[in-house]
Amino acid sequence: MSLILYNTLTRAKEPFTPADPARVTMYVCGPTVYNYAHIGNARPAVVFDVLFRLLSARYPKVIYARNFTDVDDKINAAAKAQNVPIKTITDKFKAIYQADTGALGVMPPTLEPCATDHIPQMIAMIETLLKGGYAYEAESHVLFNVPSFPAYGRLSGRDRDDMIAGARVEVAPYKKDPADFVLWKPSTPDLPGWDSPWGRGRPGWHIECSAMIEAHLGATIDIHCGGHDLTFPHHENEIAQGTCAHGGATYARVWMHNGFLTMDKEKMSKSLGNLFTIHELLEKAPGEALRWAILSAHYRQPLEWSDETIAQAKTTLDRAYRALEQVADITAIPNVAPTAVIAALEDDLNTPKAMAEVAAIVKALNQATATADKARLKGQLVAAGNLLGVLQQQPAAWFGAAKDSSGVDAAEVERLIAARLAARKAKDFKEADRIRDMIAALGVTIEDRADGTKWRVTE
RNA sequence: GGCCGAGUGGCAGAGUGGCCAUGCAGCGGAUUGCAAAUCCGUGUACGUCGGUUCGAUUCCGGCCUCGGCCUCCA
Repeated sequence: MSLILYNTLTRAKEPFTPADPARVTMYVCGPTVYNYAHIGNARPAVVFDVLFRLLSARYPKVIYARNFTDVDDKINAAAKAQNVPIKTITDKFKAIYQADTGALGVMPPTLEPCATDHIPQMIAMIETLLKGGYAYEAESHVLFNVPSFPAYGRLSGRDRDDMIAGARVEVAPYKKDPADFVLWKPSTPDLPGWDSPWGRGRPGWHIECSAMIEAHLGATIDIHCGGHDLTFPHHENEIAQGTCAHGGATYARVWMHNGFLTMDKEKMSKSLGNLFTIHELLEKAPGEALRWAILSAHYRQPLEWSDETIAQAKTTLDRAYRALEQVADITAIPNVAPTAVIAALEDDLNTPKAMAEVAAIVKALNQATATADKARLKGQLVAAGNLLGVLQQQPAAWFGAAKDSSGVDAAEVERLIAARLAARKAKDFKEADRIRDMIAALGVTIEDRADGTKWRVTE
């Protein structure tokens, strides 16, 4: 089977063939680290983590880089407000981002380069662009001259007339062309800056990604990913810089863009304020449930986010873990994920379809009576879960975590369960039911099973 | 204004020219002392108006509505 990916550049699904199957390269635009990331920011991290897993299963070596933008006006503002160096801010939120995405089951990328570690590479790339006549210096700025790159606009599907007609930004007087963008800009003494041939300054946002890609992945990469809102201008500018700096070499062969999380149909965003941070959601729900919720829609579609979305994901995972709990003592036959799950993911990361297949395995597992069937299905379920980054915990750990975070007094519950058991043995069902009502009042649901009474926190 | 995307049952959300998504919720049944869990069954659907077709939710066109980008933005 071949892997099919939707390429924004061609607006079509295409079979994916790496330039070098022995070294597959992918890059995802990571966060600007000045604040807590919201759950919408988590979508590319989670979605392209699935892509990373899928590629890693197919190719011997996948190099996945996801950057940190650690120099930026917003970071400067935050540092100034707290009167600390920017590194204090960026170190803190880098760690938080890594911890938060880790809690969502996101595997660490192969590389997580930081912009500030690549200033010399950025300067070198800018010099190359200047030499080639693609950029110019003006009033201590260096700007990329967009008319020097005729293919500009191809990724986002807009021509120059569109861009000029739609321009909502006042054009700086030193720009030769309204569409020109900053590669390097001057810093004032109170702001972070680096010495350069054009004076003390700092890089523009777009050059960061291009320089880090060049440094770690090469002139041409296989897959470049990011949120839909980065298509223009960020990715368009990256293509312009990268292509011109490399003698016309293709910058990225495939471009993938994820859609947004929405609330009441509107984009979740900082400017609208309609957001939940990953950090606060993790206090209310397991990271795995948040991940399941994020993957429950196709990555290019919008996903309507609410407490209900999370609750449904949690309940669905409960069901899967309950099925696994029933076969906890059975050794899974080591197994590859079922063909149907792989086929769904290989069709442009159709995670909802893959999850429907997972649901089918859960049902089959619940129906199964023969041990051999259970072992086989358990292996399928865990292997499928591994591709999606879910169902890798021990069921006891999954349910145990829910108990731990609920604040329920486990000893008290156990005591009541024992009392109820005694009443049931005495056939005093009225008393048994009374005790169960007491247990229910604690927010606990109990299940009488062949192997004893189990309890869990009521949904 | 330009460019782009979307409208599916109570909710989330796949998909397809003719038959089933799936999960959550609901309803009925089995099971259970009663529950819970599980299994079985079940209802509710494809914005609107036309066109193509033996047949369209699925293809084509108009209309309506919503959203995204055009500025930092996942």
